[in-house]
Amino acid sequence: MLKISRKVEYALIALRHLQGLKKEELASAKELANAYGVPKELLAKVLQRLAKKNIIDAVKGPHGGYRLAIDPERMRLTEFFEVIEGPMGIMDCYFDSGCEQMDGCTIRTPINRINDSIRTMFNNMTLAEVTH
Amino acid sequence: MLKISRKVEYALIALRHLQGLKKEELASAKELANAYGVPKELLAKVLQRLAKKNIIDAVKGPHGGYRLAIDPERMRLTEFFEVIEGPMGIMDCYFDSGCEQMDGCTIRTPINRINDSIRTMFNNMTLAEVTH
DNA sequence: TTATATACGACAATATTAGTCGTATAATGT
DNA sequence: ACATTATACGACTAATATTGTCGTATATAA
Repeated sequence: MLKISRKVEYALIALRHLQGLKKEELASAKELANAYGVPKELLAKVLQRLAKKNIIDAVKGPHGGYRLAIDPERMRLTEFFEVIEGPMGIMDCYFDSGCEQMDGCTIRTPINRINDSIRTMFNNMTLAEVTH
Repeated sequence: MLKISRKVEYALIALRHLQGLKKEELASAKELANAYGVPKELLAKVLQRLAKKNIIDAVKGPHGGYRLAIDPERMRLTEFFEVIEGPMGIMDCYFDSGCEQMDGCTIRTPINRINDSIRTMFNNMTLAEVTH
């Protein structure tokens, strides 16, 4: 309960690494995977996702790799998490309305308050606070 | 990611119900399960856990059931969650030290900050805020 | 002593997450 | 041109966690 996923974990590790590089310097999925002992293919997927969302730049070909494309100070954690994991909610009924209990459900309002609290919290934290 | 479990959900629904009862009045697992359309056996387990931790009182036998044993205003959400789910942490390395990356891990400190933020948040919320 | 309720452990089903693999595409250097 | 290396991406499998079920024991009221 309330765990962050490996994907997010790997993304944070990778971004932290990228942030430590010199301007224009690149790091490949392979390098990163080896450096931190994480599965290359999975990390690659995460990086591709970040690249697609323009959080990092991707450079193809030999000596290619990734480099930071945004200022981590300017990216909220909510946004970042949702790039990787999709919409974030403490309960599914927060978005999809497939729940049959909708009417009878007595805890939806308070649950939503918790939800909002968590979102507010992550909205007030930037990526930089994690990648340092 | 960052979802609360069904167990917690059921517990909250049940507690909210119990809170609405008159003093000394009981509600059984069966009643609650029927009323809210949740699986009886699972709900029963959750209730048993809450009873064991003296959050609710259990009365055996015919016309038995459960009743609130604590003041929801006085129970922190962290404590409540952990009664049902065990220790709460955004990442496993927060408690168990089985992770081999421990040394090389570059995001542990920031992750722990996030963790603490979440804990602080739930520490400042009481059960009553959810059960109303 | 029968019916009903909690208590609890073992088990099974399901869903989610994590990880792998194959193939395509792009760029680099020879 | 072509071999090499890297990203891109979808399909698939494996592992794990969650959710739900079942059987049985115990307590209690009528």
